Amino acid sequence: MKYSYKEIEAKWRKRWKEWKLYDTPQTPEKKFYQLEMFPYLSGDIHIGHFRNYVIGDFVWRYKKMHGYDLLHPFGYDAFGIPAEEAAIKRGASPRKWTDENLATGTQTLKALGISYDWSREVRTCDPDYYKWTQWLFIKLFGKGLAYRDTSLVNWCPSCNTVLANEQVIGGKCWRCEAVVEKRELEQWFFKITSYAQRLLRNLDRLKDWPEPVKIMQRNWIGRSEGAELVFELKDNPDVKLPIFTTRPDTVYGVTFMAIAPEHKLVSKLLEQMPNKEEVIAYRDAALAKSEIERMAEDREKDGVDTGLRVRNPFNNEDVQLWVADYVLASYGTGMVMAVPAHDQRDFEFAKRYGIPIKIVIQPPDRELKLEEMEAAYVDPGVMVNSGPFDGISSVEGIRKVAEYAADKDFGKPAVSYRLRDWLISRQRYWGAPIPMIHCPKCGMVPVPDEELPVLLPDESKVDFVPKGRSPLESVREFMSVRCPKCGADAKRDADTMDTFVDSAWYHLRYVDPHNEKVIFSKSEAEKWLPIDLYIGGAEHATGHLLYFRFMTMFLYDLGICPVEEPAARLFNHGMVLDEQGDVMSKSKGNAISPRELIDRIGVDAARVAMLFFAPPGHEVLWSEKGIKGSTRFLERIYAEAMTAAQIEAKDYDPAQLEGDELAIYRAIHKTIKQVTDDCNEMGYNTAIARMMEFVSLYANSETKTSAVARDAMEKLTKLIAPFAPFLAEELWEAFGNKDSVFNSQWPNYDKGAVVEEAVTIVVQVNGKLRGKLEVSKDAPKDEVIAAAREIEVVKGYLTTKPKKTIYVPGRLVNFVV
RNA sequence: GCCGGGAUGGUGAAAUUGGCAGACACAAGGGACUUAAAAUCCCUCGGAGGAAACUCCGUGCCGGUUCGAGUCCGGCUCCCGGCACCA
Repeated sequence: MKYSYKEIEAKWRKRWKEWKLYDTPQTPEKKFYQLEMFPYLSGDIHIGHFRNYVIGDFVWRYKKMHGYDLLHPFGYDAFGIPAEEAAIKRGASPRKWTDENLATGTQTLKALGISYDWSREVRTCDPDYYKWTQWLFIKLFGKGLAYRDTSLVNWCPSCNTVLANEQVIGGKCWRCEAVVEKRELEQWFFKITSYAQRLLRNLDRLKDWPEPVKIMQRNWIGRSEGAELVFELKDNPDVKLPIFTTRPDTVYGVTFMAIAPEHKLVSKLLEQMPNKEEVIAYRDAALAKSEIERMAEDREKDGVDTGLRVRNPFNNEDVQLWVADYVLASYGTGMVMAVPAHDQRDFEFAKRYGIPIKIVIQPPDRELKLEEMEAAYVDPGVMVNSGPFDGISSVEGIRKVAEYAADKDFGKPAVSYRLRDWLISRQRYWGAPIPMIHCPKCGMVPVPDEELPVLLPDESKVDFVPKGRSPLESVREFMSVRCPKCGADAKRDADTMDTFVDSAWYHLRYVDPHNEKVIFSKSEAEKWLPIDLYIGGAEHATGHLLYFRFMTMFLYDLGICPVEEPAARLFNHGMVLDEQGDVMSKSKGNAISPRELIDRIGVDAARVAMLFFAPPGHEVLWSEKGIKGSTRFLERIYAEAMTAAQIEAKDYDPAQLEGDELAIYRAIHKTIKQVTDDCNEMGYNTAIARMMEFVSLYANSETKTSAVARDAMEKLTKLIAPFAPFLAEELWEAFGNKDSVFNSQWPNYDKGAVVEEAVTIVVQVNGKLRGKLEVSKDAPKDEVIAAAREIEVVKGYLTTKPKKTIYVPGRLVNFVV
């Protein structure tokens, strides 16, 4: 009998559709929300997507056979720059280009038979969807969490748009890898920092998230505890210089202050600076440098003295105020108190410019001497030269100094985060327009809810070529609008939103994707949330996965979303690489197209190969040769199962079985146990190995004509179903079943059949293997040891009485001589 | 520099958490079938020695704990990711 995957796959694709197998139940009793990260397509889906969706599809099928009611939706992240780039390069329309890609992708996914409920599909570029993205913006604005501010922002000179902090990877643009510049621009931000503490704290509750992702998020949020201390300008005490430090205990060691060159105060104080000219020159030079240049590791720190003096409120000492670009404008207050003795950066700076160094912490075990210091002493110790704090441990001092400052009204304990607010406006066309109106009288006014969505103007009217300002700005009929408040002539906001805003809430829309009245109904959300298993690549750890937690939390606070955290469990699958271990990509020409695989080897063989090559969390080296093994395996199953299906089904008594029949019976039950255990742990590669072993054993047994054999192969059909669904349905039908195999129950195993009655005991002498012993599973200890002693090889070593005999029941005997 | 993860045959990987290292595959070699090839089936397959029985060595390196270590502890090396002047 020939296994013809093409016919079988076509047949079951059609049947599943007729059966509406993937429809989402309306009233789930045992709910499971399975979600894979939706894709951004700039062509067909690729092999990496295929892996992600096969894992998700496996979970759907496996859970389905365990009686779960599943939500398994799909959609597309469809706004974004590549669509515009295609438009510019080929004159295609961004929407048409996008639609074509999505049509291709959808066709492939349907051919693959992935278990998506397509009736719930969402596309972020559809007005029905981005209407709610805009609505969300307005809600955030209403709560003061969307704000506009002028600041130094990341600018990609190649994409001609600003970028969020999370989109700058090592100083380069995440998309095009151009070196990112800094520009002072007025932009829209989401105040994700006001959720920093919750985003951090909740990580402890996410028990089923991978630890590395949580660690990355913790580091990204970067909470530091310390104090804010307020210094004053010596000649003008009204000018306050607040700083953040994690080491208030070192405040008596301050010998200078440093401020970031781009800090607003630098320009403000310029007129008062004795060294005004040098400061201007230094500032302008610093601003001209790229982030990469400024942060180069081997670069010597430099700066310029302003000539101004700053008073330390603790000891009333006056120190120099320097402008130095090792100080970050965007962290803390943009200025630092410099303690060269106890901070390595300050130490290097002070050494270079001959600024005094003052020791205020002494190590517990030795005495620091100024002339011997080659690096800052940063560890804890005892406070010295610190006025009332002398003799206190530095650890205690951190708290005491902060409290003292609070008491005297020149500081307070403070917490600072590394996380920056999320810059979400983009100077590009293909995104959701920011639903705000700039009125000369009323200022910024949100578009009223009933006027949403603010539609993207027709692309025929837009010149997409990026010029550093939003293309929408030149579309007059889009821009000019009446103020909803006062009716005056006003202008729309011309920017569009970062696509990460679109993808920060799509998981919520899936629960109620066609609702026209609200973003999603609470009752639907309560049915399905949270996501039970979210599968995607680890590269989203500090981008999407942070944003989607933030947005879920925000909607929870609004009382719309029933859960504070979006996903109960997160799973990161590994990448798919070619046989040499290189990343597959179109440009390298080493990419494998899923569509081509469907054609050449069939969906089932491709799935089994993908799941067999490596555990899902590992990277996979896609092996064209390795595919053979899975094809052979499926052909063998097909041949054996089709033959077994001809046997008449009959009840049998397992207790009466013997010989080959008993062997098959025991083997299939053992296989059920192992495959089930492996699948529960996502050990798909070993689950397949266990089934391969069973098939070998089965194929080699003499009697394959009994009801036992038939029953075993029918059970194997269920085991293989989540791996090779098309094949399984075909076999399931051959066994005389009328309904889908996925509506059948996952098999249970006979516990009695799984226990081996004979076990192999390993016999060791001094921990080295010297022999083996077959004994009954409940042979008494003495008997086993006696038998072990009788093994010829072992005898040779036991010339004297063993010092000690280790006995592990069912495992081993170890004689120590 | 800091924080993660990893290193097991020619290759992808297994190893019930301290108990037979290399399951299951791929590749390779040999054989059967065939006019021939493909497909299929069978055998060998970590290294060294040995006709064989069997022995020695072997999970990145060095040391330790233990009757027994791929697994635990201490110290390294290399690879891969993340962060990177965060005061």
